[in-house]
Amino acid sequence: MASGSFMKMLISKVKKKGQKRIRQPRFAFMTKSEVDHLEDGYRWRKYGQKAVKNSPYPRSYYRCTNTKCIVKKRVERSSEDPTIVITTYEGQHCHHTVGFPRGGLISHEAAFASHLSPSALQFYYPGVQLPRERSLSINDSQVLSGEAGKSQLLPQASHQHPADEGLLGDMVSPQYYIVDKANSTWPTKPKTEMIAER
DNA sequence: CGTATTTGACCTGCGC
DNA sequence: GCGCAGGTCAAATACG
Repeated sequence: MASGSFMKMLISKVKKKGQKRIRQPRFAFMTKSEVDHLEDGYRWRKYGQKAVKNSPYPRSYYRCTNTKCIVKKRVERSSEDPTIVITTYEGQHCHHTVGFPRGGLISHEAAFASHLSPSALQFYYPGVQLPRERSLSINDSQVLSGEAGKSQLLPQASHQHPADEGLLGDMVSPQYYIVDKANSTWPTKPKTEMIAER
């Protein structure tokens, strides 16, 4: 009988009942990389993939494998430049990285999260220790602030002010970064761009 | 055998 | 109210 989907619907409705959608703070990184799945010290489980309207490339949805951790991550390839991968983190890790490598071989995402705001690193990557040279290699002047950096790198970022992001903006405003990851190592000339999201 | 990925169906929010 | 697009679920499948 066709009760399978019906039960699914019921369960889903019950689950959602009375729940308010809490929007998590988000960080989006534009990373120049050949591979979609970038190592960032955490283990991710893929839970979905969807084709998106403005891009011929599918968007992948990942979730942290740690059951206590509700962090989600979206990975999509730029339609403009297929070598650019847009990674969007949502939520905060409540645990340390899995097998965090000594010597500071950590992800570019975490590194950028650190330099964009000192508190942001603690916020998003509680267990991460940044190699000093790397965080220092990027000048604050290259990090565009929310008001100054209203860039038009992404079409959807040019309109729609974050009116309803007040709650988030209180903690961390959504941001985009571009990481120029040339030869699987850090760029000698870090190119950092932030664009307002939504 | 346990864990991760794939994939289609389903749900929700939003714009028209 | 309807349709579209984005996001999530979960069974099936693949892989180590």
